Amino acid sequence: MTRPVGKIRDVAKATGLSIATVSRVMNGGKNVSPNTRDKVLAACKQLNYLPNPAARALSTSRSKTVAAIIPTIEHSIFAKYIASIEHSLAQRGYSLVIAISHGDLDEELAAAQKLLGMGAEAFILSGADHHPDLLDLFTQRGVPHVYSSIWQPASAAPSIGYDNTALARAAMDYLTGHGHHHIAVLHGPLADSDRTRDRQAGAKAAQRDGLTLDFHETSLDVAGGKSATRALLHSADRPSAIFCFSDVLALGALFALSEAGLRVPEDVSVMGFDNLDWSGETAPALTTINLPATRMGAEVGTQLMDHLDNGTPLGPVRLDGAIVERASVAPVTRRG
Amino acid sequence: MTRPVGKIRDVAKATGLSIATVSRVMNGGKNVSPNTRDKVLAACKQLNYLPNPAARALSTSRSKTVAAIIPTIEHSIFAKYIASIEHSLAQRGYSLVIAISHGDLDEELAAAQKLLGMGAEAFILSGADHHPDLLDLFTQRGVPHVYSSIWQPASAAPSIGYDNTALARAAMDYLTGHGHHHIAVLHGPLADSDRTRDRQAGAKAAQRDGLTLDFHETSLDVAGGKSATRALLHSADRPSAIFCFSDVLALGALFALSEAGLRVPEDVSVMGFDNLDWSGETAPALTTINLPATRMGAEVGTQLMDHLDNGTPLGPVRLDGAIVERASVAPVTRRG
DNA sequence: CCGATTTTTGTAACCGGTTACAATTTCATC
DNA sequence: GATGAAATTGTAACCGGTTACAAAAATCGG
Repeated sequence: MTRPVGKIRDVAKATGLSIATVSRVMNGGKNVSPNTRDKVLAACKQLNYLPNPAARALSTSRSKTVAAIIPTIEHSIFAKYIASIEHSLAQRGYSLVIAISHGDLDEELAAAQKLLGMGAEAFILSGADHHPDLLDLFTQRGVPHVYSSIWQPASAAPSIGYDNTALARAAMDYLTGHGHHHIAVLHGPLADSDRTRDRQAGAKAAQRDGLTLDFHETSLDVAGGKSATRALLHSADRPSAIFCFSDVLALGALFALSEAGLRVPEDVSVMGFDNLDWSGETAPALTTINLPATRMGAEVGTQLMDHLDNGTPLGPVRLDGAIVERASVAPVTRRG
Repeated sequence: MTRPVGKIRDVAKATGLSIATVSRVMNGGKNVSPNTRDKVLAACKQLNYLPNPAARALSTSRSKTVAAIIPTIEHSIFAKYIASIEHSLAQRGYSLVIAISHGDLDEELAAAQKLLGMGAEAFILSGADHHPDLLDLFTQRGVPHVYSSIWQPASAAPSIGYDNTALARAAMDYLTGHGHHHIAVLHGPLADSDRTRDRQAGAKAAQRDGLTLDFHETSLDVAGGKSATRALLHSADRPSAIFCFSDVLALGALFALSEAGLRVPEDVSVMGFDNLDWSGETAPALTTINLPATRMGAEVGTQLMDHLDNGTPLGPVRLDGAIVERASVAPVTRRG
């Protein structure tokens, strides 16, 4: 299929130089006379020569490929995050291979084996909760890896992310600070994600006398947020605020409320988590927690590349999230 | 960094067999006695041996990597599509490398060169509009590639996708069939996307006496849909329907309408394009056009792999889209 | 102008697999 | 048991680069 293409030998022949010299030119060209370099470069585009990456990888033992295994790429913060990693890696000639685990530890392990067998030099995982065999595999082969979207300084591998617990706690305090005494919390499957569990722990930490907290697990998509909200409106004792562990759920909540004829924030306040690109555009604009997805992608990328290129040790980094106040949360008013 | 790890020679030594035999076992193991196979497999996990992908790629001239260059991965149909390609490739041991072009032809060319230099064997592009040098590059090196998200049987490369023109036309007919005589059309930057231009052509084809069509270009995100809608509500002669070339824009339109106190579909009908996972959940549920993103990803993946593995020729495929009727479009009622 | 350095270039080994081809073993048949 | 075909295994060349080391050329100081 693939047409024969110029090899380094052809370039050497064309210039009358040795392959070693051509190789030097192709790699930064240190210790080559400018004259020679030009001649080689000319011949390269003449023959439109591109070094064979497999050959290069074989002799250098470097593939310049890093792998990310994420739960899902659809609807949510992950797309933004992946775009940022890709951008950061591309700047230094690295490429990103992704696999999707659907939040399943076994699938994640299988994906990692496949990616390793494909030459990935480093791994980006989500959260700190992984198959024990996966960690063994990495340890045995000395594969650098980081946990992301989480901050847990004591975890087995360096974590680069935000403090889900503290952020959820901050949101709860924000809500109670606005006088809310009955708050429903909507979240995705706890079993799938330690980030979700951390957020739940943070929310529970805000528990105190006179505060009613209802946790509702649902599917992590707009439909889940909508149906969970609909369900909770049927109960006699309606919460004054709904805190969603994802803006996607919050969007569903907004729709359910709208259909029920309830006004946000006058009748019910809604708070999200993620700050997706559209979160400021909803009606009303969503009060939520901004997650530094882009900075996180950049940090993960540069740490891994620095480590791979220069041996810089990997280390945990806590990135800040912050409440972004918009219009979907209001102080509670005494009804009746 | 990376710990030394078992090579094929070690496995050969451990089993007392030759490396050729070990290699055979690692590749399907045709023509190996079951006895031998077991011995080799045992030694492999003993030494936790994984074949070096670079070495394998070098000797077979196969990297089993395909590249996709997409305009964006954020908010929209692309995430779903990418997930589907990844899934389809993974099934047969292929991996997917992605690059993001931001809708820019030069960026796309640069990304392709990088990916080629990284061993990508085949390319998936979006639309049929590309840098001429890119096509030259592919032709010169005989790199298989397809255009996706588009259907254009006569294009330079096989196109695998849906007929944007016909689909937009169908939507217009649907709207006029519901009595709409004044329709605003919201779309993203025409310069960035031939899919958008095709849809516009389709919409224009529905033009006829007594039909007023206003086209509004805006940014391809919720904010764009919202601001464009807001702007068009200020004009004295308000359209009875808004047709958005993306559900993302439609979501923005819905929010703008809601803020303006207009009811959908009683006051204004809204129609989308894409059918994202949340499109049925909006309030009111969005009438839109379902795009076969998942099927398209699967088709693209299998065609490319069949071509790479068996030389099956690539060919254009038209996938069906369809209007999904929900609640955001209503027949126009004579006002006043 | 010569010897000592420094810079540029070349030679050849090596990275870790695959695979054509040859050699050996196994098995069935007579 | 001999014979030929089929199945299994081994030998060695090859994929296309990188790089240590040696050789050659250029530069420099006196």
